[in-house]
Amino acid sequence: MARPTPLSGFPEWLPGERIVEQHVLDTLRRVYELHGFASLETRAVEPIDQLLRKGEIDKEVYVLRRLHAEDGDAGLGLHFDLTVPFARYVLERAGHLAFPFRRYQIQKVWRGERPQDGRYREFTQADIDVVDRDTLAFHHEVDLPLVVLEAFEQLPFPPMVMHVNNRKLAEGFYRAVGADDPSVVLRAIDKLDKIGPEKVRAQLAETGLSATAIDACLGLAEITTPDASFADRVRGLGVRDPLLDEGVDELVRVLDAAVTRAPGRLVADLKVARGLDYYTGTVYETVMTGHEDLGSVCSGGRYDALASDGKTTYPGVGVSIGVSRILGRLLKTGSVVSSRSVPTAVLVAVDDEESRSVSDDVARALRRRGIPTEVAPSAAKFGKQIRHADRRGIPWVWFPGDSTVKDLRTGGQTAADPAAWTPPLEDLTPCITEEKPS
RNA sequence: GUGGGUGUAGCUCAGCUGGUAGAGCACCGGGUUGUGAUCCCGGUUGUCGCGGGUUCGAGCCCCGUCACUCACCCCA
Repeated sequence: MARPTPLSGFPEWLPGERIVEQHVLDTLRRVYELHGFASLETRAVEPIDQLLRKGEIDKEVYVLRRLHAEDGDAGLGLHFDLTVPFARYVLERAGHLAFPFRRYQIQKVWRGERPQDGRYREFTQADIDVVDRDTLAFHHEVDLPLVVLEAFEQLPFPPMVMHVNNRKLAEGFYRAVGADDPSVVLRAIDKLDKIGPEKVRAQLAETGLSATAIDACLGLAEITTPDASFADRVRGLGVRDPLLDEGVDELVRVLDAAVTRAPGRLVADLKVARGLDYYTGTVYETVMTGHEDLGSVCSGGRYDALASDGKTTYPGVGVSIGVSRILGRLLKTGSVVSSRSVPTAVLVAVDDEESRSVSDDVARALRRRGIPTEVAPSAAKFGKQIRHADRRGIPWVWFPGDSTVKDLRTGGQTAADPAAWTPPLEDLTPCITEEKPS
């Protein structure tokens, strides 16, 4: 059989890269649970009409079909994100859930788009959401971004900066200056970074917005501050509207909290739009310093009615971390590496095949005390056995003949008792480190 | 879905106006007779993406196709 080639858009990591990914996922899980979020996993498929409910109709949903199906598909598609399945789950299980309900969910999602740098067809998202019944207290919009920023601080990533805006602020402002459909303005403003102010101006002009109104909208979009001072600049534009004021107040609360709890990691950025139209309050977008070209690696926002059964609505706020997007870039550039490609902390050498059981006994004694240990695959020359460990980044090699253990980093070798010897704590698991670009 | 670029060794890539394929790294062996990484010596590595065409002759030119990749769209 000819050697298969990788499938574009369906990333698969090497063992050492997978260790990095697992470290990231473990850390996210730990921080999320530290904040009381419950873990949830939903099925991979949803009814297609549910999947298309959220946004435009042309979404690239993968449809599920039995190979021998005689009459088309089963009406099921692979989920496109984790928010829609979660909303469905909440509606289905509302009677069994306690509100406000905080959950995290780390799963693969699928999108049938053209793959590109940082864009995959199968990728991992790590979501947290808080949902409540009927009403959702505003403070969750303040708390949620701080949770993911806290997680990022514990990971070997470049600094993450979250850009935050508020839909009420934007919509109130756009309406006040005469825009009938604020979402059209929003969508145009969203392209500011990509196509520049002149083209955005031209697009807005086509919607019939007056020149002074366009100036005001572009003026608003220019505002970016690391604290609540954006509010003064918004007022300076001279636009008055109750919804605008409400949005400003909310965003001020987010920034005030961030200034003390995540300094330098969150900015008010009034051009942040977010394509999806179900957001109703705070919206978040996050860029990785030095990798701004990747786009947002973590985004979300407040939604008032993503889930509703007609009688009860479930407002929520959530953010989603693009784990694959972050890792794809950092692994490819070598910005983050694992100290080894296997979990093994100790390789026990084998003197000769007749005495392999001696090595097995040593390994067993070490494992019993929680030290990940493997036994050399063959009784090759010691040089080869050491190389076996070295290539994998295994830090220690045990020689049962004279009961010594060698530190491959220093070359030092000392006598040791399999029943008592323990490597330094930091050697027990692979070490994940951020490599500064040289 | 639309448009551009690229497919040569495990990896990164050379390959002249068409004349039957190369480098570095990696890998294997030896120097070092059972203690790695350095150094020295030696060695292996290819349906030149696939199919067709032009030609005495194609890695190179032409057509098709597939894959990868970048941009648009959209988004993690």
